[in-house]
Amino acid sequence: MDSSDDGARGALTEEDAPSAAFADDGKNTIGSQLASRLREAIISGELEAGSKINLDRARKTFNVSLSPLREGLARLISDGLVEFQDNRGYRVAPISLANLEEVTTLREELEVFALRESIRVGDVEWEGNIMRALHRLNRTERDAARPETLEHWEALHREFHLTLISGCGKPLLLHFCNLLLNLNDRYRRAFLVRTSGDRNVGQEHSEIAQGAVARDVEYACEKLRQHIHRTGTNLRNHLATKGVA
Amino acid sequence: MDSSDDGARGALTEEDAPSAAFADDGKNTIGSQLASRLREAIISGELEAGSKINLDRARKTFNVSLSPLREGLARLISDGLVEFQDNRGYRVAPISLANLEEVTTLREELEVFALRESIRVGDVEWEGNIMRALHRLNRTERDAARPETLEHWEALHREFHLTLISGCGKPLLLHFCNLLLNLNDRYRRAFLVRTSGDRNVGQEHSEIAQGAVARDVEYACEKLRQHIHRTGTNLRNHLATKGVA
DNA sequence: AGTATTGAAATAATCGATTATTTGTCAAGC
DNA sequence: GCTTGACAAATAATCGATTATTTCAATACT
Repeated sequence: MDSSDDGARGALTEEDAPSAAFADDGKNTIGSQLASRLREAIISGELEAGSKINLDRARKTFNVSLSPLREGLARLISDGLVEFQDNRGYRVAPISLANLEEVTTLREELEVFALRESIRVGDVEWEGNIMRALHRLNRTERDAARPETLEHWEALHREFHLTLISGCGKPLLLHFCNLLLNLNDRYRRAFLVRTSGDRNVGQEHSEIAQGAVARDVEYACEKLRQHIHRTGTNLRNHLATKGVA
Repeated sequence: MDSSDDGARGALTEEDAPSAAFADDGKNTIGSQLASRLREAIISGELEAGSKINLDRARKTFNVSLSPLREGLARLISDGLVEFQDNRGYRVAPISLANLEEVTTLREELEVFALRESIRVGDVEWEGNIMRALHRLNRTERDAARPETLEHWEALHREFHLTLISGCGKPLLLHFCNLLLNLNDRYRRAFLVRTSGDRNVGQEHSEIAQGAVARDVEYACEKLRQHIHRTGTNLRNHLATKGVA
């Protein structure tokens, strides 16, 4: 199950990992590399939601054989980013208003639960990781003009949310949350160039983090829930504007 | 000491288990059929938890080529029944006390939430399906002496729990619950030959179903939560007895 | 006209063989 | 005696070719 959750991936991996003499653990096989590339391609919208994935074309595009291609695609199924049907191949998971709402609802349920558990059993290192992730996130500006900064911000944002709940000691729960975050990020990357004016997302993150390390369960959880909910509402509006059912 | 924990030293199923009609639609691919067979083999304990899956041996056992074998295994990863590591192959997901506890906890969270939603938005057909599933389950006896009745009961039991929450209208949530049920069933199949004397599981199921169709949210959800919790406690005791960490 | 049929093209699934990586063993060196 | 390194066996990953299935369009039929 965690084969797909190798922590840092995508844009994140290139950034750090300057030292590590044995850094090559995790992206060795062609199948794995393909999984990463495809994941990024789907989340970023490069591969259109709902579109069919032609194996032959993909094979040529990526210069690989069928076996690793199928291998990579199979992993994205676990991530909920690809759908599959016998004898009918693969397609990029479609997006919809209903799906966005479900993702948001489940994030409110699961991420908040995971945060509650993290506050209950997380150790000091967990606290430290939160503060670091928060700092790195708040120090990074999203500049819509330069896509690479967007990507970077997304990576840090994702990292922050995962770190928040990383202390819960429940691998399965983390897997679910990771998956939901994947799905959610796709909507944001597609529709949210900037946050609506009435929000200060940076402050929202800070409040959640403060509450977490202060072990104030109710405060932190409520702030997180609101944060997720607002993001959902925001995305829903954008989605509706674009005319997606 | 009584149960059949002979492990079967890598003896994967030779011939088709002469069990129920698995004929299915003949339009399935080899990969799909393998996924089904392997899933059953893992949940039933035929393939020992934590054991390595040797591709070459499995290939010979099932008389198939590598491609569909990998295909099938890849699907079981989504189900949380198989783990994978680059260049190091596949292994049956291990079981542990911690995992059982997490599965139980998450079932309490997710299944109960899904039931709540189902009661809120489920239609009359959903109600009907529950009553049918309940009836079929209660009409079936578990006879420890005959394994095929166990298998049948397991299928109906699973069907009942899935039907209960099938009205929620949240595909992702159902996917998670389905996955948790898979993991949970593995523990029951392995350790629970009979329920402890102080429980009347049949009545528990009936109460949950009654509450659901009566749209009594609090009653039904609380009964379900207790049902899941009791099962978890029960399994934990059996697991501890067997000396699993 | 509309529906059913058929066969070729497109696409997916599978196979057998080959290549790459890991694991286990044993001897050389310290 | 213990570690290190080289080699061989075991195992996993990948490839190119072949087989099976679906799609689609042209044709025949009612």
